[in-house]
Amino acid sequence: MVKKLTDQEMDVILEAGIDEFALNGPDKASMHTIAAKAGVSVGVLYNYFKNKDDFFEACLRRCLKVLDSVISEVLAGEDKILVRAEKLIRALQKHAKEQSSYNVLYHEITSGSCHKYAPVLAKEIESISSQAYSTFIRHAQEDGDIRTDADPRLFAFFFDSLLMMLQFSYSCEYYRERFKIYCGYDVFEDDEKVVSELLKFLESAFSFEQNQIKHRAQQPQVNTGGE
Amino acid sequence: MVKKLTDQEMDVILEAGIDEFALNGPDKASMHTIAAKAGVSVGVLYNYFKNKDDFFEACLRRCLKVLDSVISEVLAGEDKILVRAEKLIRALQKHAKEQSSYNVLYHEITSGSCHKYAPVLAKEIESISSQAYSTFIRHAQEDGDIRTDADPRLFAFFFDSLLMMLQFSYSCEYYRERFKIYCGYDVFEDDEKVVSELLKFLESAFSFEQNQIKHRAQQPQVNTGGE
Amino acid sequence: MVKKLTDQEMDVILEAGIDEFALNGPDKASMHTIAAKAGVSVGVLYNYFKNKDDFFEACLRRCLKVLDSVISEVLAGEDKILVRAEKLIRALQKHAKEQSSYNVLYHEITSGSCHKYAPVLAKEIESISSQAYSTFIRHAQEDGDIRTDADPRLFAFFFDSLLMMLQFSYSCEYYRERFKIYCGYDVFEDDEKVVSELLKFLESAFSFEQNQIKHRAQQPQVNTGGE
Amino acid sequence: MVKKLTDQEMDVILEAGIDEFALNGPDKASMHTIAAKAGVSVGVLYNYFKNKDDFFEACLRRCLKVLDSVISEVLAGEDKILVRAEKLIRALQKHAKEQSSYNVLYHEITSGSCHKYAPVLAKEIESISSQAYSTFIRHAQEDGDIRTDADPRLFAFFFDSLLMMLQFSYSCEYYRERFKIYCGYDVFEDDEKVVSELLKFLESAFSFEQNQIKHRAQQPQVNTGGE
DNA sequence: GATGAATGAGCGTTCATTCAT
DNA sequence: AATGAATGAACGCTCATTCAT
Repeated sequence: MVKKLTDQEMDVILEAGIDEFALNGPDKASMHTIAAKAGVSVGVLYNYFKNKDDFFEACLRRCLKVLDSVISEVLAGEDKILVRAEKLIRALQKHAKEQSSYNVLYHEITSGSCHKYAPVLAKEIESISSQAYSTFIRHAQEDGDIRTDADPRLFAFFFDSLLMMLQFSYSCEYYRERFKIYCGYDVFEDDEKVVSELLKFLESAFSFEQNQIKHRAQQPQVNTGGE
Repeated sequence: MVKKLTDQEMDVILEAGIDEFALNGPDKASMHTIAAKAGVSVGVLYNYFKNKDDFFEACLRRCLKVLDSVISEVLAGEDKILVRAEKLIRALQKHAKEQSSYNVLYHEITSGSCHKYAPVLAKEIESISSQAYSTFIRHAQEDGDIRTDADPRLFAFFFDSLLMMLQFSYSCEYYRERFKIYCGYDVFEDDEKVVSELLKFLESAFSFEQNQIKHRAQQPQVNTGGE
Repeated sequence: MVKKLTDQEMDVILEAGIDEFALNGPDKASMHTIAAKAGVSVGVLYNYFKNKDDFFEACLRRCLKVLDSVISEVLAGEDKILVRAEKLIRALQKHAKEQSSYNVLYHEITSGSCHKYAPVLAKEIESISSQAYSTFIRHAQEDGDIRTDADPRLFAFFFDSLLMMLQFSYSCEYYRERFKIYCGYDVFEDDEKVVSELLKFLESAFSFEQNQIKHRAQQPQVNTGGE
Repeated sequence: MVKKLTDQEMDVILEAGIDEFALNGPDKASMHTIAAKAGVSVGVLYNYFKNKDDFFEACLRRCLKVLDSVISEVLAGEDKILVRAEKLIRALQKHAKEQSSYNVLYHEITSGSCHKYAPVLAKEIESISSQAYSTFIRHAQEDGDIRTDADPRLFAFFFDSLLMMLQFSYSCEYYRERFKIYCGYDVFEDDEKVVSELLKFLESAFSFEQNQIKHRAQQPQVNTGGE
């Protein structure tokens, strides 16, 4: 596997792959079509990639790198947890609109037909965000910003789950329909509402429970009992 | 299309289909393999189903019927919202363990390769739960059990999103890995922890915000439904 | 191969076969369709016929028997050769219109795909007419009705060739088109013209050549010089 | 559809197709068998032809082009009608012997199983000869070479019918058997006899009827001579 | 004897992969 | 190194034939 193609040419090829894989799925996608889209011969694909699977993986990695950079950028700052959440949501909205194929491909690897890659890719993809989320949740707990009785890792998991589903709602046909059925309007129609409601949901989920508040406030006299 | 196969034999065929479709995805799954798994000849498949697509749809519907009954059973009762949530979580845990293929197939249709069915299936599948969830959230609001400043439909959407992701974590390889990465242990290892943490997350998300509480506390006599 | 079906029932089956074989050709014709058309189960076909080929042969024989009877009837009389020719032409016209499937099937066996049957069927089918035609040509020669310098067998062959092509023009799509192209109108449009022109052609073909006439008439005084 | 195969290699493929289609008919003929006969893989067939039908058509056209050139060559000259007839007969004899498959395929399209092509092909194939024959018959009439009371188009039709049947007798199994039955010997055995008898038949069929002769003789002053 | 569901060989066709140019 | 025509395994699907009922 020698390298003669410029990075630019390789970009064209990978983009063509991402496009075709997102459009038709990894199985129905055709190497000929991809080559044609990229303006190269099939031979080139096989000079640079062992086979279709290998090429698919390369396309995948490219998507993930981009997705990763989107998240990393947001997490770089030193914001409070809810600001972070808002930034993440807005970043995913933007990215999902501009490059939905990347998200479609991301979703593709979660499907059973990719069980070959599942473990290895999961590790590569999810490690960064999982660590980041757990960490900033723990920090927020330490800073007294959010409830302290939560398992940071599981809460990070829930947090990411909500973001993923939102992401898919913006880029995958099925999830977009699902959103419409649940909410009555297209997810693209009212970005702000999505942002505000999700933040409301998260803020509350992360906030001190009333009995915790009691504790904290050291005001045992006020009975704020849940029901 | 005549019926000679007993229901039992047809079950075997559909299960073989579900298994194979879950394992390889709708495209790579082979009708020959399915027939072999079911212990019948390919011809039988084509005596009872128009073509591969038609058969896939039949497998799908079987899965969805089961999933639906799982949810419907839980929703039949008159429980409070968090009891319902707990029952749902436990039901999905149980079902996901016993019949993971069903969930895998459900996940399959969310992938791009099924975009043929996406809109129609989404409607069929998600309508029931979306309506049920929205409705019991609204009722809970009216009963003063949960916050009143939430959009019931979006909150239903978030609620379902969390359940779906959990479901997939129990049944789809990728999501299971993801859970492990986020939480540090296999999702099957500690069902109770999952239940309790998710309930904690949900309870809090649904509960009155502190400022709402304050508000409420100042006007205990006022019925705070709807704001 | 036992016989339980009444002749009538068998007739229905054979007619269904003839219809389907004529419509789709022996290869594309389906045993199931034939059974359905005949209102019986496929099993019946295989109780009475070894296989598709065997059944096709039976259909064929039925057609040929009918075609044969049409010709035999005409040849039964003691007419002069041209009267016979006219009667034959008219009989074929009538038959071709009424039961074109029979002719289509007859044509089918002349095609290469039936080379299995060719020799045996040719003998069965063509023997009768060939002998009949040769014989009445020879008799006509002996009676001084037609030229004596013709080989009766070859002339019988030419005679039959013209009739066959006419027959096919009435019943086979391709030949019907061909007729239209040659003559400018549909063969069904002007039966009389066809009859009269073919008779003109035949009469002349069979008639004494001019030099024969000279010879026979021994009337050298008449100037018959062609050129 | 690019061209990498040399004309020679393509010839081999088409010949293999013609051979197989002639042997088994368009339906039973197998693309795999054809590929094997041609010494190429099935894939090649599908690189150069859309599908089986398309390939069959290509084989057909090849046959027709050759047949056409055989006839065109003969008709190019300025011969008298009977000389033309003789040349045609001899050309068809020669061609039928050398490339019988071509004729078999020609015959194939006349059969019902090709009714898809029938009208379009009929036009393509028969137009040329039909016009040529009609025209030279009309010219022969104007030149006083043949009878003037004949419809040139119908007579052209009869003329072609006789040639076609002869052609098929040389190349199609069934018709060859039929010839044997009618004439008592194989058509290949005595080409000369076939030529002379058919010419005798045609000459006479085209010649002035006796009553026309009489007529003509009574009006010697009228210049009816061609030359 | 009649049935028609089950069978499975074999079809037309596709497309990932190879390799001579 | 790039090409893209050739390859052929493997697919979805059909249908003549069988045989348990």
